[in-house]
Amino acid sequence: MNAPVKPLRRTRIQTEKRDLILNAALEIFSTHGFRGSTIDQIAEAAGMSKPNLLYYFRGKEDIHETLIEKLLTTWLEPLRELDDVRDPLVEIRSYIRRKLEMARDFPRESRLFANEILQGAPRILPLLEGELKLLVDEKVQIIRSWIKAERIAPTDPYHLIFSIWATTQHYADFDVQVRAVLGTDRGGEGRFEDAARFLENLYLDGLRPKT
Amino acid sequence: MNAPVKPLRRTRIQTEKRDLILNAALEIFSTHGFRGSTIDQIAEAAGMSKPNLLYYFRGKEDIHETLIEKLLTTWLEPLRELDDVRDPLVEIRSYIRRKLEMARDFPRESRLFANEILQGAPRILPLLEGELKLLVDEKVQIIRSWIKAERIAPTDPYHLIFSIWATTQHYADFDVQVRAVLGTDRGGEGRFEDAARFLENLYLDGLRPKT
DNA sequence: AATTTTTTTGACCGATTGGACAAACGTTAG
DNA sequence: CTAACGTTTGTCCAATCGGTCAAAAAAATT
Repeated sequence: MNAPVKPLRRTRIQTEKRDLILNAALEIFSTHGFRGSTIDQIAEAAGMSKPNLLYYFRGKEDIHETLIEKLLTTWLEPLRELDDVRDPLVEIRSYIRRKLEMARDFPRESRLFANEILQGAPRILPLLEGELKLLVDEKVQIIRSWIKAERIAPTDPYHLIFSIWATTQHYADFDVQVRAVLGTDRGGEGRFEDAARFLENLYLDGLRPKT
Repeated sequence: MNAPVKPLRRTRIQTEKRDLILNAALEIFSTHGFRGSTIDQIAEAAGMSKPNLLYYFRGKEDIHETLIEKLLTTWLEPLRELDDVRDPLVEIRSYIRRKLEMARDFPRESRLFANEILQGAPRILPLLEGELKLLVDEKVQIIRSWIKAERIAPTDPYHLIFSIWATTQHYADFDVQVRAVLGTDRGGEGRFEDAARFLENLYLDGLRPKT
């Protein structure tokens, strides 16, 4: 009967059910946003009653917060891996590939994040100005050193990173639009390979004809 | 006392108040999404009572629908203007500039659209598969002709368009994140000029060093 | 098997939501 | 001036919201 929310030790059922709830909540939150989602929806998607769900989480906010926290750790992983052990162009190409794979494999996480940012990042603004900015600033230094060494063309490192975020996450966040425009024939899973090839070409050589 | 919603002729007050409401609704919808916004919020932002607002629109859905319709006509204008009278690279550069200007001058419209797509485009999917796809297909033909004539490097026209949408709208939709990362010093209005310069370089020549 | 602990649920609550309505208030044309 | 029409608002309503609670059911412990 006692407080089940923050148990020092978790029972088997608790870990299982919490995961079940978080998965259902990710589905709902990522497609309707925070305010557009209801606890009842999440409970139904998780196959349990609302009071039962509230036995495992303090409330709607608690679920969302847990989800966002879990997301952010894995979300920035690709950028963390960007370092200067390999050739700069190979490094950037790898980063694009990894981000594109995340858009393909974790579209719900991408949309959850997009929803949060779109609405002014009310819950994670401090994190963006702190942890995220620090990480980006660090990688910007690496890119600057590449430019100084003339290993890549001179360019704005911040906007380079923004453009990679934008182009890759687009395939998760705007998936409906992408599929609608590509149509049934080209809208299959092959679109991610096409996107990877296109972005690779774009970031390496741009559009200007060689001849 | 009669139906004020679809009057054949509109009084001066009706046009004024409808505009006032639509402007307020754009502000609210674009930052909270459809379900996250309330009629009371919109009414307050428009400086009138809820029943008064409902005198001018049939309901929440009606306002949103009017907003989306009005948005789509102007939103695709830059793409419509893309033709092959000028040099392909100039044409693409102009398109990027125009889209970037729209992200700067109409961020609320961009976010309204992003919200709609993020949530699966429940209200405008037919339009995406119809009107939008037709327009894109038309422009894809132009780009293909450029490639065939070797006036731009061979590339995937669809993903080229997607990447331009993504990179430009990013500055409206993810504005909070962009500002947070750039910090107070570089986050001013100059960021749009920086972005324009970066994207121009990227799309023309890519990152590979010249030497 | 008996008991303790964890899990699940039905019923309920106050607050907020989108919207209806009639009455009051303004405006304006005759 | 006044009747007709356009505009505004206070009040109300049913539905839905997030969340509580006590009690039943199931599991785990002894």
